[in-house]
Amino acid sequence: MPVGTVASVKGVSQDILEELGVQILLGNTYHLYLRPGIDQMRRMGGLQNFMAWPHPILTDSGGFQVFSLNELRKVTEDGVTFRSHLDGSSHFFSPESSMEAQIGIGADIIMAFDECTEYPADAVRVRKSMEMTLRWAERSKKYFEERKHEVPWRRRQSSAVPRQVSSLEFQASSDAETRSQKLETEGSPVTQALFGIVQGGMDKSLRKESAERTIEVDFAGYAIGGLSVGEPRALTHEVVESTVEHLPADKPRYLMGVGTPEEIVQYALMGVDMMDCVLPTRAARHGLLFTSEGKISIKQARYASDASALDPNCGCRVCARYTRAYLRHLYASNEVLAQVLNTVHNLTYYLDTMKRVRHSITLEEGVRVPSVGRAKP
RNA sequence: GCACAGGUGGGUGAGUGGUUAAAGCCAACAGACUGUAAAUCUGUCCCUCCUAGCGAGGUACGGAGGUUCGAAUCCUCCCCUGUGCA
Repeated sequence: MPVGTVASVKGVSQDILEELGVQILLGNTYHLYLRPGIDQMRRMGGLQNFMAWPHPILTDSGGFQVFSLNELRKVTEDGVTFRSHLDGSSHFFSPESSMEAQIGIGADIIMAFDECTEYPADAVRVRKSMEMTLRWAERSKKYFEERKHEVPWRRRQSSAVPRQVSSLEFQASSDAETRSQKLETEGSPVTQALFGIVQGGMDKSLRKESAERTIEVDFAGYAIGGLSVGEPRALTHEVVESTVEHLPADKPRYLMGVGTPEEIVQYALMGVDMMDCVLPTRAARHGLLFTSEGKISIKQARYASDASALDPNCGCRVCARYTRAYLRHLYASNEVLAQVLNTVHNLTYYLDTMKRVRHSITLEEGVRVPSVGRAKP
């Protein structure tokens, strides 16, 4: 899932995202709540209509933002008081108000309000934090069940340019695709699914307990949160691997906030179904490009006269048309086009990586093939 | 020719007697980036040497000379640039 925090995937338009075959975007409750505001969101017919993205969207609950705003927040059992990074004004989020906001935003998938435990944290702290997230999960679920019918939006019909169906999984599921496009044309009602979030720090037994107790609350899908918060990469892998196995395989398993192309393949092989990460888009804007031949820092002087394609094995419009020398020039010149092209490429690379993973899984009829990720990247 | 103003490291531009190899910004070069307070942040950025240190030498604020324990900073002459007046 490309990340479009403020109702925009930085650097690229919705047309391009459709062309790339993006299936779902991530938006952010905290940011949209502050600007343009939930009332505005409702007036605009929900986020999909507002941002002209007639496809799935997932919103994060604001739990992580509150975590990353650590100097501007105060956490209590009831919820979190925090200050806006925009103007310093004071606000309050609770499981209930986060649900309220996410229902107002109207995304297809919304997240329970959790506390992302910081790293490092001692055992007592992790336990307390995990317990609170569990209580917040119940409150999120309760409020959601009482109020979910309040999402009144019908998704606007699909954009004029038909979505390309060239990618592997679209061919594989053309029936479902046709059906969903038909629905979109007619304006499909938005129904929301609520996902729970597993916490528990880096402690495997706490992760197990958190998973089991979150499952008891009963959500439509389950996320692994609280990772990629500064811990060593190897530890992330260990915790993911040991947590995934406690989550039901017949529901989406969503690992929040990771990773590099190599890592997302590994996580997929562990059984993770969904991931989101700012890395492809942010790195793109900072001149770091992911290719089949490894990372390329396009700002480097060595590419000044490099007439080759960014990635000879990539079929994206950027690699098909422009040289590394030109991309470097655009970056050095601070041109907006540099951000656009770099983002298009990185997203393509990520999406293609996942397409190959899905294709491999399809071929094996659900049997996981550990060799998938090792051939490439 | 006269009168003002001014010449500082790749650029711009602070600094007007001593912790100044010389602020800041830009450029250049390298690194970071993982549920986005991020078109951001960090480092390097005169030369040489080593035991690699807030180390040792050297060179440096238009040029030459001078004053001083000490000069980018003060004095003298010269060169150059801008503006105004002849």
